[in-house]
Amino acid sequence: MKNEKNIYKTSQREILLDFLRSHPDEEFSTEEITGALCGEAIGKSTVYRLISKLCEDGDILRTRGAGGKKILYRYIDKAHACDEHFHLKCRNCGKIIHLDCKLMAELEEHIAGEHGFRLDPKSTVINGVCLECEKKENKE
Amino acid sequence: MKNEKNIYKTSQREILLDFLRSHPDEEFSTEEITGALCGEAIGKSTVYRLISKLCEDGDILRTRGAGGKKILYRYIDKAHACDEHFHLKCRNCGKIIHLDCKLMAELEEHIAGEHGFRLDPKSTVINGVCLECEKKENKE
DNA sequence: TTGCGTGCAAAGGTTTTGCATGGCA
DNA sequence: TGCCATGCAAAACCTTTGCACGCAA
Repeated sequence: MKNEKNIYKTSQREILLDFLRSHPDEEFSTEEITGALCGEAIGKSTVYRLISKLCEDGDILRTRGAGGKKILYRYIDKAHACDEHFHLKCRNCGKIIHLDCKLMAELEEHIAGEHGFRLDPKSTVINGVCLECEKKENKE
Repeated sequence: MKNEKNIYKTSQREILLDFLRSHPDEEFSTEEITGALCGEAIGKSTVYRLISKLCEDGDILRTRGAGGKKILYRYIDKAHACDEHFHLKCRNCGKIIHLDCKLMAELEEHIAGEHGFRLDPKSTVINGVCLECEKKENKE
């Protein structure tokens, strides 16, 4: 049973969504979002209220930054089933890799069957380092 | 090259570590920690400073709570190689499952080889629902 | 017209910081 | 003794809230 709320299509809502949509695999802090959008088009409290609502509605994802301290937001591309596969995030360059791989489906089954746990890709971001960054790290 | 800091063994540091160690798979907010320890033994700012340092040193892990908003801390049991396997966290009951499974090693290889990405279990918590909670959810 | 959405400013709560003191090594 | 750690209180910061007005449906 979902909350049947009327969602009004306001300019502020569209501006925020456009901003996030136009940077597909990037993650932003509230600071960055308000910095980019406030002052001209949207008030700060509106940004906070919109973010909050978009998270609830599953339009954007709340993650945490490298150190784990900052809270970041990223657009979820429902058309590409981003809520069905895992995302790998490079702790160095921030790149997001969409792990759309049949091995993961097997893993999910295995974990459900053997470990008694149903994975939730939608709310999980797996951390690590991409190979390019790893090479760089080793050279230094 | 690591920061060579002298770490002093103070009573406050021990009290905080003991508190976290004695609740192995539980996660605490700063609020809960200060609530449990401050007033008697440790000052608030000391708790914040200790937490911050312990995170840097890899003694505790910073995660995020259910909604993704609250920041939580959990002790990392180095003796049990908790930084080498993934942790599954039930979004309903909060239970942590230590995923010490050889299939994960294979998965790590696969992802490194095929997807160009080295996973970092230490800083990753995989979300989902444990089967007990899933059953409960379905009954309701 | 209805009632959700917005903006401003104020309130609220959490985390950080400055500084003098305390305590480990 | 030399330095790091601690505690208090103040400052800084970020987020939420109240209220009146605006605007989508």
